[in-house]
Amino acid sequence: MENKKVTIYDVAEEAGVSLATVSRVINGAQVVKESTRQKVLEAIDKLDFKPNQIARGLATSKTTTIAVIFPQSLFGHVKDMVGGIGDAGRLLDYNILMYTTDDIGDGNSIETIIEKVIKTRADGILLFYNEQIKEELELIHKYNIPTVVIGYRIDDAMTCSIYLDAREVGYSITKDYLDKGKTDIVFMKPRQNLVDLDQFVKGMEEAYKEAGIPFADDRVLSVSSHYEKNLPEFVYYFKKHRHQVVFTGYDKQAVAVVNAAQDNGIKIPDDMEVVGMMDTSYAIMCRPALTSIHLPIYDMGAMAVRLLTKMLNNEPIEERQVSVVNMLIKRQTTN
Amino acid sequence: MENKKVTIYDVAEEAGVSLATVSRVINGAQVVKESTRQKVLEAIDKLDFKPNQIARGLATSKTTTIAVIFPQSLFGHVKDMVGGIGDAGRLLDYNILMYTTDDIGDGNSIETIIEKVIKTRADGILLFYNEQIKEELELIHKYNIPTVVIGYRIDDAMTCSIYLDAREVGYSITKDYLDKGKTDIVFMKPRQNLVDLDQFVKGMEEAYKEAGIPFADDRVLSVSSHYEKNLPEFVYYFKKHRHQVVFTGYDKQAVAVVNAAQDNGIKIPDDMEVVGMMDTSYAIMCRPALTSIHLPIYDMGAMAVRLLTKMLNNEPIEERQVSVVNMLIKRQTTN
DNA sequence: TTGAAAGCGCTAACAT
DNA sequence: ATGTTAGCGCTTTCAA
Repeated sequence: MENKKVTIYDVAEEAGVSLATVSRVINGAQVVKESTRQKVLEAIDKLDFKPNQIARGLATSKTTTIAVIFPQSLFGHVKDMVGGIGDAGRLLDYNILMYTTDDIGDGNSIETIIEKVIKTRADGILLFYNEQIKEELELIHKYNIPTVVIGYRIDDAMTCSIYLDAREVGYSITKDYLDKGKTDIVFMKPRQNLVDLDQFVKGMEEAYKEAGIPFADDRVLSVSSHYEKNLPEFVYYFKKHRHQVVFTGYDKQAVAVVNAAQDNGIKIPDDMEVVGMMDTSYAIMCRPALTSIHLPIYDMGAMAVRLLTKMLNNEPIEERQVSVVNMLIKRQTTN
Repeated sequence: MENKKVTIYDVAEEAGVSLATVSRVINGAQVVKESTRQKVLEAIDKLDFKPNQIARGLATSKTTTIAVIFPQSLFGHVKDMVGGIGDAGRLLDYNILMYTTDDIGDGNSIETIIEKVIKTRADGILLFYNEQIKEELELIHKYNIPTVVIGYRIDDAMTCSIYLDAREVGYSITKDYLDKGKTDIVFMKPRQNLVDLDQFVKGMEEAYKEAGIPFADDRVLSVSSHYEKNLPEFVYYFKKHRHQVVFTGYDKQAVAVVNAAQDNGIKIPDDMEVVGMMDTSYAIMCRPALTSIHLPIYDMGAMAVRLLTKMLNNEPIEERQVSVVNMLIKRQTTN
């Protein structure tokens, strides 16, 4: 049971056939006679042969590998997506190469990362929306690598995308509140980008306009992405400000709003309603538990991989730009 | 600027040298004359040549790739580690192949996963402690692949490990409380395994024994890993039980304890102190903010990769089993 | 200091 | 249905 370096030659010899036949067997070619197939299979088993994917990659110019490039800053938001990506990769028999960006200021530019990806000859690339997405795509396009972007709608020939129609979400949730007569709504907008928060704002504006209410600039507050900063920020803010409803770009900010408001004696949800986004575990651990906009994060990861493999295999693709469903999960921070 | 398929031959031709020389240049061989080196570099630049890592891998039998196998159930705990792993991989110029296990009951057995890893010819493997770790290591050892285990001390020739000495932590934190006269301590133990919680219990026992206090079985409660389950579980529990101190195996459980205790009118920290583990963002978002045992998660990921690359390059390794430091971060759930 | 040529382990025509 | 052979794009002796 020496596992030194069993090659297709060894198997061929053991089975008394040529290496081509072995190759046919491991690739499931239909032409092989059943009896020889069995012989080969036995030899493979006996020698514990594992086909070298590197050699195969060189011969076929395909690596069955997908490169995923995460902005580390997004990692908290996308961790559940890793499950979907991993499961789909396993199911479809693709390997997932993981690259991260941010955080360390080393050779960390997108050029460097993409150069690495090119060198590995990954078949496809999975990208998350971020500030530099356009540059990234431009670089990638030079190499004609199929790409899927998560979190932002991209329309071009080499790219598919999976995204939330944030404008629609912003519009409808705002409209609901306006219809109920709650017109003092504020949006705490962190610098975050798995969801296009600018579009969300656009949607809010639209609803206001439709209701004939002017949409003042101070309905949108740019806030930190870090809870530690948010909390004091909001404690201060709610000393002077009151609102009927607060939307946030991410659950963490919603928790900070809840905690800060309570510190200022604001009763939630009676004095003020709070809506989070992404429906993370923070939502259920918060007291009162957060109402939050739920996205199918796991599925987005799985769908992205599936979509990418379709592109790689030239399978027909019905929808190149997939807008995912969302759902408002009502808990205790809203009425 | 056609990026069709530039190979080392094209570069050689462009530079007017042989492909061997080009190979020497891209591999930094010292023998090449500076003037030819420049010619080659220019040609590489002009043609935008990116060496094919697959071909190189075949020629050298090295892939500069590390396979990381995550149990998905651990993902919440290890997400920050992904940062460390990614950064270290980038710095050391290794690619990270990501495999996940769990969750879907498909071809998800460890054999299947490890077979995939073998086929990719990854140079090394990064593993997280889990219930099947021994079987996994046994399988891997057949192929002589250097491995690093995170979360559990493993002593064998092919394996290094990075772990928390949970026994010591359990001992010292328990002793501190016993010394202060707080002898009614309980441990909420989820099924979790980046930290060896059984060892933590051993440490607690030791401290009790040393203090001459019997350590009753009901000091350790096996609880769910899910907050949704924990909360009702604990709300019920604290209707009948009171303790001076509660340790937990993970911050989520600590949050559940805090919330459940407060529902039962138990004042924290005055009536009861609560200590979390892992010092996650849950700790700061909880009210009152959690005291928690902090581990250098990011560093553990980075160290693991560094350690693995040392093994791969036959660099000297001072410590094959690295015990990481920990720190009790005191917040508002303890006095 | 450079070039020629063999080989890494496989796939895919092309023959048979 | 099976075997032969020429690559895939690189590294690495061995010669020159």
